[in-house]
Amino acid sequence: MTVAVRLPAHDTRFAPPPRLSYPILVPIQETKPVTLVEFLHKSQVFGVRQSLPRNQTIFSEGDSTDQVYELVSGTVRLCKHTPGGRRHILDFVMPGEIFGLLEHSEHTVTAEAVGDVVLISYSRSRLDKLAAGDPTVRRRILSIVSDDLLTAQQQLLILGCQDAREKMASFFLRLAGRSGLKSGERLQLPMGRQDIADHLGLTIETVCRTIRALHRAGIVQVPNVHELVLANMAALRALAIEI
Amino acid sequence: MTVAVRLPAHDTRFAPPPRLSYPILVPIQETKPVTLVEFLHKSQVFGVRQSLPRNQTIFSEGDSTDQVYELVSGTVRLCKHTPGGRRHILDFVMPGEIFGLLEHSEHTVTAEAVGDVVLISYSRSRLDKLAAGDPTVRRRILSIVSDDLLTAQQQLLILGCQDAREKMASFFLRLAGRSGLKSGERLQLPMGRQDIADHLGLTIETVCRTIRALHRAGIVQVPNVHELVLANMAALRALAIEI
DNA sequence: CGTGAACTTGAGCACGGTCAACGTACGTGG
DNA sequence: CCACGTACGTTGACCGTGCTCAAGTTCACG
Repeated sequence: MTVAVRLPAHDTRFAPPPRLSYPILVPIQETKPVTLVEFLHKSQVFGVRQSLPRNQTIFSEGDSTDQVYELVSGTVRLCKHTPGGRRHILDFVMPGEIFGLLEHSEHTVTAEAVGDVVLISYSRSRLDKLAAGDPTVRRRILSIVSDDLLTAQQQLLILGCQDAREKMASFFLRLAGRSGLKSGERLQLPMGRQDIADHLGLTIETVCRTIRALHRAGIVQVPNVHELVLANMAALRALAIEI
Repeated sequence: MTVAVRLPAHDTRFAPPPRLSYPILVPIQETKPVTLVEFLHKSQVFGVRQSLPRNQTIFSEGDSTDQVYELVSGTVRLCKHTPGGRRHILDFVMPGEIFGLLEHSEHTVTAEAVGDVVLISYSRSRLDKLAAGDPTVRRRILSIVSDDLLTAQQQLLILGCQDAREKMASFFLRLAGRSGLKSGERLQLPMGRQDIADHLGLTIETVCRTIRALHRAGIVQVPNVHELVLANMAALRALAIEI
């Protein structure tokens, strides 16, 4: 069994420098880093911690990919904007995940803070140096890009083959899975209805109506706009399984 | 300027072994390999050349990723099938391209021959050995996965934001771009109408009707089912640019 | 409280899907 | 070489999901 060694948020390795230097206690000292985030935390690649307000753009399509980001808290949306003003949200980033990691000189998506977020940015060139000397880091980087590809393929299937109800069910189930939702817990919906619509290729009205339909069918409860109770997971899965 | 060194199709390095051994003439002897295909051709990773008939499955979702493929001729479709019998075509592979390269132990898509195809399969583990000793090969692999991700993101935007006419315009322009179509030439459409429909999230009837609408608008001509003349590229671009 | 942004709900419509019939191309066997 | 059969493509008529437009409602915040 691997033990996740998530270092504390106020870690001395991040700017601004700490008031006091102190040794960091890690549960099992000899544990090898597993995720890329853990590699970054353990390595001498210094990250810059920053807080950003709601709707702040983190980077835009076309910006240089000289930074890689780790999301500490909050939610980030990755989107593409068209000349005509349409928008598509490719995916949402959740805490603990890396984003902005791409083998191109320019970003191909725009990253925006959904609500207030805290993130750590790392120098891409220093990450590349780390990767040059460590096959495991290289494998992690390739894994992240590969996973992103998989996610995109899954989403293509959803957009290409599913109707509104099925799309919403798939979306809720994926969110629940990613946030490690336990049965009975409320699913957090940090993003607004328009964001969900732009992610699923629907309109905001259809999103509202579909949530209501699922509610009237006893499949979900809606305690408030940003929370959801998945009352009937089996029914949700039956809708989404057409994936 | 880099010079593409594409070795002849009946190259001695591929099985079955040649009747005669002879030196391979390469235009500029000291040219460095550029694409991953060129690396594979130059390296000691032996490929197995094979011909497959129309509609043959090359690998299925869930199969082990122990082989990587180079398409020599013909067209391959990468698709996902759902339990309910729906199908989505994520992308088409064109000659000279690599497919089946994925940082997971199992394939996440199914690859099928659209028409008769010729391809070369390489051992994944031997490619990995090659990559372990050559940073450039590693960069090429990462580039391919990264490019696939980009393509998927572009397609997500198309599926999420475009209507039928815009989707068809985007599809034709992408095909034209990939096949290096020169103005005046006929665009080859090796795939059937149903394949196009399943790629764009439309029905076969809508594909037919949209082609006819584009034809009546003077934007395309349809000499036969598998060829297309892009008579008005500007109009096509105007439709697709809403990307 | 007042204001504005986000969300919800309804009425009507249109794009694209469904169903059905017909046309065309190609391959096989008489 | 033609006759037939099958797979694929085309076209039309109709219908339904989801979009548009418009009018409320709720909620957070000054």
